[in-house]
Amino acid sequence: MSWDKNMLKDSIIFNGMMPEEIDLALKELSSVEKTYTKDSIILRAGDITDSFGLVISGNVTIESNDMWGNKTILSNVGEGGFFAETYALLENEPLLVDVMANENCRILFFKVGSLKKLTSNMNLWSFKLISNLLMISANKNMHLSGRSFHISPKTIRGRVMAYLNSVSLKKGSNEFDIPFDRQQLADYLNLERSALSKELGKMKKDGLIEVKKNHFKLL
Amino acid sequence: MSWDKNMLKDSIIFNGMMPEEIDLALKELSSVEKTYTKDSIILRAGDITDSFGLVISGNVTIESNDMWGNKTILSNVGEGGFFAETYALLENEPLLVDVMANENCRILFFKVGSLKKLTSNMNLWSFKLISNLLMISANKNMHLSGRSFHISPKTIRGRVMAYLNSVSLKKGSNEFDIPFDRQQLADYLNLERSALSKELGKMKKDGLIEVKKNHFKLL
DNA sequence: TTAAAAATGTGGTTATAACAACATAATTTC
DNA sequence: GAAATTATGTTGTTATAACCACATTTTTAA
Repeated sequence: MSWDKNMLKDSIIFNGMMPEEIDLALKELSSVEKTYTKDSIILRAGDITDSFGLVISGNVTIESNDMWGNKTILSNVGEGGFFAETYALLENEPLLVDVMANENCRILFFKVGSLKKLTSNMNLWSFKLISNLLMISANKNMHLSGRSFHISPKTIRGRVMAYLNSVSLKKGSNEFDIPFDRQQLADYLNLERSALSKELGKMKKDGLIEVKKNHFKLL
Repeated sequence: MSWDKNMLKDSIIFNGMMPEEIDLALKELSSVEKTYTKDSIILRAGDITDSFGLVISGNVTIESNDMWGNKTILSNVGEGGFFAETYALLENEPLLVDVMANENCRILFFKVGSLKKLTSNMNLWSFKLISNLLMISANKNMHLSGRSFHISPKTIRGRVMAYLNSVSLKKGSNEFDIPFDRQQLADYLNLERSALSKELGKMKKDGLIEVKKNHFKLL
């Protein structure tokens, strides 16, 4: 995914907008591209941001690191996905999470300024833009509640299956890659890494799954 | 909170709208009030809804009940709060949760129809309405990720403290009521009820909290 | 290609939460 | 206000996940 006008008009954020409208929006949102190397920090918990990000290439993880060194991964956002839009829209809400580059990344930032400012432009393109933001927000909502279902089982196996099933469903195949390594999957499912490894081994032996690295097959 | 025009103009959904605009919106959204008795079901998992709800009085819980009888409470929505707006906006997304009346409730339903339809009215009031929906959705987002932080600690005490601290912070006091009884708090924190009771007892003995029913005090 | 580093897996031990069964307290209802 | 019902607390046991230390595999870099 590379950033040119052609690509952007396919992004959900500019859905239904004319090329001229996209130009206007891009200017009004003073969009800037930035690049990040793997493992570098894109946004830090505590920061206040008036911009949200679109992942042009690479992928990022949204995570929380508490003062005792516990990491919780809330989600992974891949190409074409958005992050921090909630914080950008709600003024003065400090981020509760870090956004990390999980690979080398190119990020396109859109400066919302504030919804107040955005809505003060009562014109067609900003109407469309806000509608699209609403869609993005609603989708993010679904995604967030998705994780709740992955975490709710009390057993390791239950969580792993809940997660893998939902990925399988989304990809429409019983064979797929996940965007996490073992430690990250453990952090996403709120489990201890070695306990997760152990359980994955058992699940293989029980003929439930095949695993190789981050490639999974449900049987 | 009783439903009259005066009250509705203070609701976040009609924020910034003129009385005439509210009238137009109410008509276009074909709003209907319904009442529910305690413990009755308002929306059922699997249902498809094109309406979202505003809690006029009472409060509702958003919960998931899996086929093994495990209940997970995702949130409690009180007076003035909204639910199912995500599902109403995203067409044909079947609900993954049940919405239950936690007390006798009066609910005002707004029929979105679809965002497509909503956005086809390019007029001032629908512009404002969509902006407000965006705010509601962003706030719901914050709320959902809030629960993630309550669940991420691995110990019972950690979860309880994470939850109580966040309630205390929101209410601006170290003394407050929570909208859950013991079983519900356990279901919200993904814990076993008796284990939660046990830990609350220890926390009292350790001088961390005072508890009486659903009234808590942090020390 | 080898050495170093990082990721993943394995086994044993311990801490802790789930579970079950029951006691007590609080609330409802008749 | 007594009985019934529901909610909450208590105790003991068991299952399981965390934790720790280390082995093995895979990846990276020299």
